[in-house]
Amino acid sequence: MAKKPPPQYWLMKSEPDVYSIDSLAQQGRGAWDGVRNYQARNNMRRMRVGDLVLFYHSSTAVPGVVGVARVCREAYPDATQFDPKSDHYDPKSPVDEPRWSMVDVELVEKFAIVVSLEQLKADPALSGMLAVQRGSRLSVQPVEPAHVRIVLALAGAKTRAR
DNA sequence: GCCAACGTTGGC
DNA sequence: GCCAACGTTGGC
Repeated sequence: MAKKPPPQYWLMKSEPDVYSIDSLAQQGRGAWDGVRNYQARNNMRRMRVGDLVLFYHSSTAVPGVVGVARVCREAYPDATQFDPKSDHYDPKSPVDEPRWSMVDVELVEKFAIVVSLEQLKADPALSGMLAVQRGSRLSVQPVEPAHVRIVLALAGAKTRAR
């Protein structure tokens, strides 16, 4: 029998005005649509069911990690790319080979506190984390298990990482 | 609202 | 393939 690969860890950014962790908490499960950056898309295509995601709020008063989600459906075509009424409509995307993908995630835990970007930047052990690096804009990025553990500890989270 | 740090587009 | 112009992200 094939050995199950260890879970991977990711960080996904969302503007809370558009889609917040509370939206996900209400729905329980949600489709992560609207990603229109190839690197971010490629990262989503590498996601596997069970991978954990740090949910990050961007473009808000206190940007930071607000909780944990889990991938519950692997990459499939993002329907909004074919919808002329959508903000994310992409008329150049071929219908027979959709350019943009999305995954589904489910809520694992909403933190009692926000682990702010400021906090992340202040921790020397997190200096290698993509999200804290200057000018980092990538909205879907991999996170090392060691960094995930630190973020979870800062949050006082119930969730554990490998 | 500003602007740095990108990523994308399109002329050549 | 180069690169200028333009668009977007996201902290501040």
